[in-house]
Amino acid sequence: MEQAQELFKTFLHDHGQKYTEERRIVLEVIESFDRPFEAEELLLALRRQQHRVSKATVYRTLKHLVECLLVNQIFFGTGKQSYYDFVGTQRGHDHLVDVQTGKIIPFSSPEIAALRDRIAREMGFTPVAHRFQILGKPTGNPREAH
Amino acid sequence: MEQAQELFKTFLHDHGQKYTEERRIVLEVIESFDRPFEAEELLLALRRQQHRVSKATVYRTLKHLVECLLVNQIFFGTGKQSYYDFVGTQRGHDHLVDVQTGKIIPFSSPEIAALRDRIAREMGFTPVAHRFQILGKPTGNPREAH
DNA sequence: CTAATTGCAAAGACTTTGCTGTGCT
DNA sequence: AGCACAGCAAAGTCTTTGCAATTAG
Repeated sequence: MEQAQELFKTFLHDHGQKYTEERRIVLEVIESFDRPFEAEELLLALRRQQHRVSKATVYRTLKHLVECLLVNQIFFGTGKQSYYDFVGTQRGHDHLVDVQTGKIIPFSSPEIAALRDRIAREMGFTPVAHRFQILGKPTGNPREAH
Repeated sequence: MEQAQELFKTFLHDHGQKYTEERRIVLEVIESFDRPFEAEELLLALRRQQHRVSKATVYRTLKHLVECLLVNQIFFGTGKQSYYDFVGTQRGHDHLVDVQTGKIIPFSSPEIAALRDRIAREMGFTPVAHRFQILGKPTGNPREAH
């Protein structure tokens, strides 16, 4: 069994909850995403793969995954829905948001992580996660359309 | 007239929009907040000061303020609503979120701003704003309640 | 003057919840 | 048996929008 599944199973068990087939499938599909996704995308991906998991279960499972830190819940403000980001992947989990198109570009910055740890410690906290977004416009396009 | 009001007025004018009394009042009240606030809080503060501004106008005005970068819209995920942060204040605009209580503590980090500028440039973007949140739990309270 | 704005209530988008029947353990 | 679950549809929360009257420039 993969590491993320193991972690999830243990987390659920420790909280008196069950590692059900639906939850396993949801995490499995999430692991296949290579960028932040919306709840609706996840639901569609499940359906495409012939898995019958209800919307309610998807939302409930996402909540559990966020709690156990396997998934980071992010709000970009490009719509009103949440995005979810599977933390197990190798790619970056910080994001640049193109304010002109709403496109989200993940990147990685070890400096951010180091800064996060230092700042949290200085403020008397133990860091659990962070969210870092840069809003920007493509250089060379400095003019705004009125 | 204060600087923020000037900026707002100019922004509105440049976009063929009007600097109305309602918009002036909304910005005025926003300037009095010393931490991120919700739309509802703003509405209540307006009412408390005997100002009759509708909810629709509050939301519409917030949207304009966000567009002209006087206000940063932030999503903490502690509820499903947006928070708004007036950028004109001196205090920090990065935030530490206590995951145990949901409390939001602003802080300031020049390094984050520098990092933001460098990363955006390297990726071919001009930074417009950023959002940085650290989720953490108070040190010395490492144990989670089950 | 006349396009932009306001307030209100209704509509909308996304998420959560109550309930009923199932399934682990 | 006994608690946790899944699915469904209804309810909820926050935000946006249509419309008629009003106002800034």
